Amino acid sequence: MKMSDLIADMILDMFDDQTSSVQIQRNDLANRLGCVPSQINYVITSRFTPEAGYRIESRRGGGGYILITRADSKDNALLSLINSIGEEIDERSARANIYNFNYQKLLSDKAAAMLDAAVADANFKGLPKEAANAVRARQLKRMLLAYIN
Amino acid sequence: MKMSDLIADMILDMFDDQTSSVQIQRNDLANRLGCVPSQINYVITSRFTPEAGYRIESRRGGGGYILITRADSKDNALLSLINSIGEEIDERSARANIYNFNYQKLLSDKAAAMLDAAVADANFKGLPKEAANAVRARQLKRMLLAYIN
DNA sequence: ACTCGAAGGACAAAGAAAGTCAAAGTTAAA
DNA sequence: TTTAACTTTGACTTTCTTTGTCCTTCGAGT
Repeated sequence: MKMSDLIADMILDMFDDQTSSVQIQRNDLANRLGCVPSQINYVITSRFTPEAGYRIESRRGGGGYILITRADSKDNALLSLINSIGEEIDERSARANIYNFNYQKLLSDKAAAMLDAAVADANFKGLPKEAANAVRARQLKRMLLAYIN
Repeated sequence: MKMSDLIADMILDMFDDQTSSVQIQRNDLANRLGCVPSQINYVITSRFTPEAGYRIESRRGGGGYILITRADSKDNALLSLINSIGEEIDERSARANIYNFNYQKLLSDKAAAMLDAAVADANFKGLPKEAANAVRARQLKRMLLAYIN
């Protein structure tokens, strides 16, 4: 079997139904598996990506670690919203979406307020409607992605 | 657990809801925790920074001490920064500002990431530069205001 | 004022992890 | 079979932590 798959499996196995995150020590894991440490990075960047629903945090130095967190259902709901947003979106529907997600506690109050501020029509005055709606759609998607990670 | 984190936790635990400051004795604390005294300094300079909202006072000599005070209300600082943003702002300076605010802990990581996503040039493709910069400036200000409230 | 001991401060060296990147090797696709 | 994508490796970098040594400041007694 391929080393990268081994590593990925090993990490996956550390998740159980309870925990949504796993902490590893890079050198230690590399050692146990008999690979170079940087291969752990390779696996993480190629398999445990945000698109695949994982978030990575790490710390160097003594007592350093790599923390891998998997997206919960909350994140997944947001992801599907992101995908459902088309090329353009007007203020009304943008705000409706934001309101809804906030209401369902998928977005924090603060995040919702910021999104709301961003999508406001007043920001786009002077622009043709389609242009404004296109910019708004791109921004909304990017900001939601940023929120997830 | 890491010694530095232990020390930081110990100090944090000494704060309760009432008190906004904590007094320690460096040698004494180092002794109780079994580390060298200068490690207390390390923790203080790396964790209890002004950016993180702490102020440090100390006194040497017999009966010396280190006083750690937590300060709050960073909103005013943010407000004055908002006012310094003009009618237009390009991606570079917007991001530089965001980075700065975040670095000074005036913005959370998540808020900074969302702002960053919003001001990205890629969102504005197709627009004349000045139009994009104007929209961006309005959005940035509104979003920061939303963040404060 | 002067001196001594008791704090705390500064700083640098060594150690401990993790990150980056590019070159070389493999495998899958066209 | 040629090309493009994916893996493996290793050398080098950056960040964070630990430890120690020497320096400065303070208060108390004289």
